[in-house]
Amino acid sequence: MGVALRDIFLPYREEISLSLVPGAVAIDAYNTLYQFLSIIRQPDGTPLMDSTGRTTSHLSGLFYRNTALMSQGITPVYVFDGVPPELKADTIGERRLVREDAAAKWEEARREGDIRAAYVYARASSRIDSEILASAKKLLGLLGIPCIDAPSEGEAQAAYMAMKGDVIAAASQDYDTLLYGAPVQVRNLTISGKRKVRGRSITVRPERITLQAVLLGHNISRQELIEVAILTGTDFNAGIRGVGAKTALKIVQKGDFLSVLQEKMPEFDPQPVMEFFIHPPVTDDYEIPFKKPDFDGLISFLSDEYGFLRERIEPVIAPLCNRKEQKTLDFWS
DNA sequence: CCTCTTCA
DNA sequence: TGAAGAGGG
Repeated sequence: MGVALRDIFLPYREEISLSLVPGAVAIDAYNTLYQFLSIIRQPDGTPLMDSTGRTTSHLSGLFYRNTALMSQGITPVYVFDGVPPELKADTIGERRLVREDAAAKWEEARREGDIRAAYVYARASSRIDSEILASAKKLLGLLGIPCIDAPSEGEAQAAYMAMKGDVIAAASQDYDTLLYGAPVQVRNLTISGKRKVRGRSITVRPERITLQAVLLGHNISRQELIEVAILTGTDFNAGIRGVGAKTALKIVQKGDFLSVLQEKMPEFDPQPVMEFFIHPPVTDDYEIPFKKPDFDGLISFLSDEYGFLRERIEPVIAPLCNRKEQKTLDFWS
């Protein structure tokens, strides 16, 4: 989702400490993979690769992050996207164009030796192909981490699992998670807090947003929150030009959602979008079993197949494999 | 992204 | 002790 709605949620973020919040968390897999693929790159934009040229950035990211999360008592559960809704076709098409344009500009920048531009365009050209998807699922399986295939949007499935109480939160960087009804969303579910932003090093900490706090704070219902999103634009509709979060919120609070839409976008029917956020396709057909990591399998997969150095990965896995039992579930504090 | 090393 | 930078595959 675009940045338009950000302002609605910013005041309701609470910093949290990972060690204080053990439990199962449903993680938006595509969101995570894109992040790794876009960020784990060399200065000229080249991703990490094995000797045959296969991308390994996502494997590095998944391996180190999840082992770290597990050692903190968190049980990651990855939720993968299924078939995107027809409503998303325009957004998907636009994203593809942006990616392809970025890929061409990456090539160009590299030819001309413009490293900084190359890095920027390389990031924007990140794409999840079938090989990346398959290797990600294989690695997660070897780590003993459940992978769930959503019927449609992964964020919707993750939110559903949080609503049912099977996980204590849905983790994603996108605020759509809250539109889908997740009672608790976690952003920046990472270990190391240092991030480089425009050359500056800043600290990013894990944060939690509670849907109830957002709704009470703005004195709106979840349906009205979705109305605000529709006015500013979602993955499923374009939104009204010139209407940002603040204006949209005022419109909705005054009860003018339908009349403003009728005036500005008479051709647009918001009902299918509302319906998708309220009743997205989800499944109850999943399990969250506790499984230990497969030590030998991990060594063979990461080292033999993808060229990771044994001495780097062994000491990371060993303590997890020796662990007797999962830490007991606890409440957020 | 995450880890490790270096250096003030 | 911790911020900054290099390197990972």
